[in-house]
Amino acid sequence: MPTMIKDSVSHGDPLVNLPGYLVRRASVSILSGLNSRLRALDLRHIECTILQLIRANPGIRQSDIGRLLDIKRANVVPLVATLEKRRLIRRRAIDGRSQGLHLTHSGDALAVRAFSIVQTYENSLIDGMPGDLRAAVIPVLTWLWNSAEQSDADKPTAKRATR
Amino acid sequence: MPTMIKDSVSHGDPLVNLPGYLVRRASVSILSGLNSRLRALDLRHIECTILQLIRANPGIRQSDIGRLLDIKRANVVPLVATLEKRRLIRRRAIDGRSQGLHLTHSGDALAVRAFSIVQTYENSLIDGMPGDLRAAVIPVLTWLWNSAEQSDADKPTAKRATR
DNA sequence: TATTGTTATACTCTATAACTATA
DNA sequence: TATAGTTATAGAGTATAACAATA
Repeated sequence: MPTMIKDSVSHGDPLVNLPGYLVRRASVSILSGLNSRLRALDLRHIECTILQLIRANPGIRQSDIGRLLDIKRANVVPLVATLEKRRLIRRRAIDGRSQGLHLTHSGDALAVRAFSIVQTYENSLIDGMPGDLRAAVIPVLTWLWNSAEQSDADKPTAKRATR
Repeated sequence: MPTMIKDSVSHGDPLVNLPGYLVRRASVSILSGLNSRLRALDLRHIECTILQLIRANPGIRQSDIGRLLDIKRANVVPLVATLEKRRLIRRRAIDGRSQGLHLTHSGDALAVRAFSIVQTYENSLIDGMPGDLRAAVIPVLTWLWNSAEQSDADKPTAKRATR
């Protein structure tokens, strides 16, 4: 009976050198920190993202948001409904079936405050990072994202990409 | 992902230059692709990770797994139970309250096959990436992860880190 | 026919709280 | 008292399927 007690085994994570694994671990931590900070505005990260999206694209439709963020449009419904209930956004009919989304005054103000929080947080993530590494951050992440999207698009059968 | 509305509005994502946002988007895509591939072995990414962890650390306890992966030990219970039911792992008592986890023969074989899939996938993510960028992948991701963990630890009240 | 918005439902991952039995 | 394993429950986030109204 190979007794294993705390210090008899060095419990290490054998995956810490895999990019995809690191991305996932980083993502969870980063998201957690962001949500903590956005809680001051009673916003979740996804709600904040939608506000920024509408701010940058006044008149955007729910279905556009779903496509841009890779969220099924069925899941956008409750998000937009919540923001509308809080009078942060409002809908204007585009035609009989489409509704353009717009920020209200208070919605715009909140979006600005939220984006400020986001930027401060984002900056904190790369604060102190050596310049050569910092220059690689966006290119590396964009590359990884695109690679995953592409390789996923290749997949024929399996339960296809999600979000 | 350029979505267009009647050419009147160019719907763009205003966040695509933010590291944290990119990490999240990349993470979702990468995870989706990995889960697609692991489905051939009837494994989810988290189950695969646990197999690798046990393989690298025979005798590891559930609570250790939780700490290493930042998963609450309550959530490790059903994962380990499933793997045990499939005879991929087994438990050996360490003492009256602790159980060391070990791979069975079939569990080890499956872990090896799974890791092969993981490595192939991970390689595909950085395939074709320019050398200077590739060299930055692990350092950048590790930095971002550490930054988030740290800034999260600073946070006093809010709903603390998760996974 | 395809798209938009919607409802309903289910599954994964994670959190919290509480219990037990041990150390 | 603290730890290990467990149960129960809740809340995000996402998926699928189906529907009505409209383009």
